[in-house]
Amino acid sequence: MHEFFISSAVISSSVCSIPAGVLHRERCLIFAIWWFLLFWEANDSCEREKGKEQIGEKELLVYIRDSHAHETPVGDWTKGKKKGGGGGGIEAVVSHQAVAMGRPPCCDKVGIKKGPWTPEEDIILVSYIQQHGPGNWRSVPSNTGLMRCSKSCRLRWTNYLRPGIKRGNFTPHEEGIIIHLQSLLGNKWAAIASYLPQRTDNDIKNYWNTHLKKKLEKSHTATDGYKMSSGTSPSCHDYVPEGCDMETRKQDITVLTFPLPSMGLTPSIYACSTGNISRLLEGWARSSQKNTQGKLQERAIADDSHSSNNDATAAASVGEKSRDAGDQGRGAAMAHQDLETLLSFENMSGGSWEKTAAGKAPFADAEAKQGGENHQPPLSLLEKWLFDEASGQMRKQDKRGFSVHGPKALSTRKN
DNA sequence: AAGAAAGGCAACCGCCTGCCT
DNA sequence: TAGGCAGGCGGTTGCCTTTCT
Repeated sequence: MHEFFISSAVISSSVCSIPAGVLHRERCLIFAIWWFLLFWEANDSCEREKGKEQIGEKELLVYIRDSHAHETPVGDWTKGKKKGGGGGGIEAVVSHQAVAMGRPPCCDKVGIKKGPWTPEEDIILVSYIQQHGPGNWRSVPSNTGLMRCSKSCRLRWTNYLRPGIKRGNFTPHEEGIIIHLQSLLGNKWAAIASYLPQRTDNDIKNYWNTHLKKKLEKSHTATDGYKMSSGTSPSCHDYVPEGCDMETRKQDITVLTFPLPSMGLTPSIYACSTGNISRLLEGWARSSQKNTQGKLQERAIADDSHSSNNDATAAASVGEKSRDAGDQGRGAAMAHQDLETLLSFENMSGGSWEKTAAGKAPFADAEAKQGGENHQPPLSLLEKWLFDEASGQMRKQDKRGFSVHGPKALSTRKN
């Protein structure tokens, strides 16, 4: 099963390696096939393990075996940025034999792979979570064969693979939220992230440490680098992000007055994970474009008609299977939506992505409403609530009070 | 053009909390 | 009630990329 996913990753990356604009349609078709097969596989692994062979899989594997003998680069494949490449000291070698032997990974230091995740690992993890849902992380390494500790799996999911994650530059809008909340809550990144569900706490933390902190320091030293709202000394409250006027900033805060986003994950949005994977694979593939470009171009042309046939077969199969079970049906509905996205994925890089996968988050709806004439509760409500939380935290004399009792903690911690 | 420095960010580490037995 | 365990969080590290000299 894992072989299939790994192979799918390779084939999709290969397709994406074709120069944009040369074989765009072909690339999209093959990419869609890969996506459907990925989804299909996630919902039908039991039958597969009984030895049934799916139409098209064999051909795909043959294709991969013939055309891709190269190793998947170790490193930050999502950005074409290798981290820890060439060994790096902490990078353990994954032995497929060891996986096959079934040695259960645990959190001891021996046999645990560290360092950047490979596309293969990501796909394995996503496929597993598609079937079982997030949680019970301890069982993930043993059940998937991943040579990672449970924490690493959870972190990878929450920080990178989780559906709806928005990457890229922070908008002045988001900056305003972070700055304001940081001034209210301190370095409670998880709490802050709960108001920016498209961003991870790690992302926010990094952005704060690398950008916003410096900006604030800069603004404090420069006399006209900040706007004094009241009082005599500058504070985080007074900072107005570049390109964000005070009115915009008010809107930033009003976003927070919307109902707290549900951090719970539903089966339907797991499908978005594969969207993430698809997007990431694209980036990864582009990074290795130079290596495989010419060769793959020929093969993509040759496989065009063949892939189209598989496309129809796979799509039909997904449709059939999805009618059998409720959850799977919802997933298939999502699959159709995402297929449309995939088919227009020349626009995937940049803002369009945010409008597709991330746009499904409830918070995005709230943001969209902002643009209209909708009136949000007054700013003071939020701030009052936040201060109440903070004061309650102090009363409890709990060192990590907010992280425990804060919004995200309430929604994520098990009961 | 080459080396150095700074920037950026994914991932790791250690601690903490809450649940379960 | 105490101990073990799983999961969550914030701080930090390490390495690649970009910019500067």
